[in-house]
Amino acid sequence: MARAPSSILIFLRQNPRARQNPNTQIRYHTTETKECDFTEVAQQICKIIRTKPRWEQTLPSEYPSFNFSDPQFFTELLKLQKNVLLSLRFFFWLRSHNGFSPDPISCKALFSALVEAKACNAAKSFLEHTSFSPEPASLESYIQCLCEGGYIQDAIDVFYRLKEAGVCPAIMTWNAALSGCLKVRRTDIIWKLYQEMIECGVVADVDVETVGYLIQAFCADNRVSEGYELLRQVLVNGLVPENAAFNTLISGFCKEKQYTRVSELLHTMIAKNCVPDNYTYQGVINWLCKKGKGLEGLRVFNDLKDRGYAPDIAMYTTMIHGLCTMGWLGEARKLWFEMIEKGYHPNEYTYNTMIHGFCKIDNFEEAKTLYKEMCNKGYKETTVSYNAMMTGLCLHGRTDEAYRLFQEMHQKGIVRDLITYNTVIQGFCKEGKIVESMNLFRELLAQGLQPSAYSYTPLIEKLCQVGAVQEAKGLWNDMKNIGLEPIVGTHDYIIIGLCDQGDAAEGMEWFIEMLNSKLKPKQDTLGILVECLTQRDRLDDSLLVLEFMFRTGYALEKGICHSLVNKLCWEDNHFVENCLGEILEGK
DNA sequence: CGGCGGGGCA
Repeated sequence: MARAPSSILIFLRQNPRARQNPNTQIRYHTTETKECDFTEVAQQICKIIRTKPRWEQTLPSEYPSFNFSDPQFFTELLKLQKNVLLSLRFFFWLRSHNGFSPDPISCKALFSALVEAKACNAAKSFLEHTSFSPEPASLESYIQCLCEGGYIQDAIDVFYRLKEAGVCPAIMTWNAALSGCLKVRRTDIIWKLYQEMIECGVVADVDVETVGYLIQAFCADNRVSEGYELLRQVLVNGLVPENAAFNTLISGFCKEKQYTRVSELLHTMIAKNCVPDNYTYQGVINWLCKKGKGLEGLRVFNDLKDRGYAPDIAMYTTMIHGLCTMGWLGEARKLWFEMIEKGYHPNEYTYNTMIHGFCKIDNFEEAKTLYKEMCNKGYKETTVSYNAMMTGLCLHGRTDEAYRLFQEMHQKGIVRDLITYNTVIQGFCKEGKIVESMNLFRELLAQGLQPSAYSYTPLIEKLCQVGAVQEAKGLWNDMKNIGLEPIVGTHDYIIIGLCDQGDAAEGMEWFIEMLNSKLKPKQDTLGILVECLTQRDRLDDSLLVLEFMFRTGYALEKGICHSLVNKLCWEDNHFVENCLGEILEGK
């Protein structure tokens, strides 16, 4: 049996406070001069450092004969002392006293204990303040510990340390790192790590967990389809990722309005016996609501409740949002209170959803009350909360108020994003304030924001309406030049604008262009085009358009029909018969 | 592990 340092016993005897402890008293009486094992001494030290906050002063360096240098002693202490941070403190104290020089065994035991206790900072500081160099297996655990604590950069450093030592970590360690990166939204590091995985050949060990993280990383980077592709590949290979992968894809596709994919994913889940969880149900309800089947969403939601399942805050928020979209504010409000009753307090999402709901039905009183409540609860005003109010205001012809908020955002330093600009541009256009709209549009570009097709459309529409077709065409070209596809209906505005100016020839060109692009002009647009062509005596073209209209199932307004027939009769009776005959046959 | 909010032709 190893010899215990007798000095500790002297210390205990001389320290009255320590002696009040029954255990120490026993030691005092029975082991004063005898030998005792490390366990006993470690027990005593353990108790002291646990119960005496200022033990550093009562375990003074005046006892130079302390000899704790035997690795067994510290290892013993570590086993007994459940609070590893206290052990670390004792370790550092020991080191600065009595010539205690940390031995590798103690160091390893302490480091492992710190890592096991997920004490990232303590482990980091331990490595920094000692010359201890853990072996690869310890470093792998350390990586996992760092990742869980969110210290990704430190974890990556350790990865490179291992790499330099020629060690390729196990798949578990890689997975921990991938998971950690996801948590702090560092997908850039994920892809770098994945590259490393390929290089060191560990990809052969990739498991469902890895696949799940990679799929989530794709989704986080808005590369949902690539994530889906990966899922399909691993399914072929017989691997079924965990629900999280499916759920993330469902939510990603829901955002992209790829509802067919959502449906496919749900079918796959069923086929693979994946039991739906909170996230799946939330995704399903969201999917149903977003594709206009809010009623079905509500049924799923109510079924869940009937089955004794308690929806959580996100599910409530999704359902409230769905009901608001359907205009069922009363039902939405009922769920709001039900949710609160069940102990879920509205979060930022819930507030914004409900506020937006009230704005949409022109109930700004209620919206503003909720807005204030949200601020009072400590939720910050955000781009989203402002946008919600502003879209509501613009929707109800209160663009000036919206614009005041737009300026307020700037004063408060809240970022104005593309949606903010598009909303106000659209609002101004709707009220015919084209100059203001154009100014905002230029400001949008000046801010370095990438405009979307929806930034251009209201401007093009309004410019055409006020006869500024050339300017509209200029915007159209700008839009095409930066690779944006015009949204449905934009061609129509230009055709109508051209016809309004009597430019039937160019109107016809745009019509042909639409046909070539497989786009379908609106009925009214074509009516106007026919009328314009007729007035300009371009009867062949009129009939061409007319033929398209009949083929599409469109009707021609009586007045326009009359003037066309009149014109045709005036020109050449026989020709009319032929053409109309052909058109009717074609029908 | 994660999900929920603001826009968008008629």
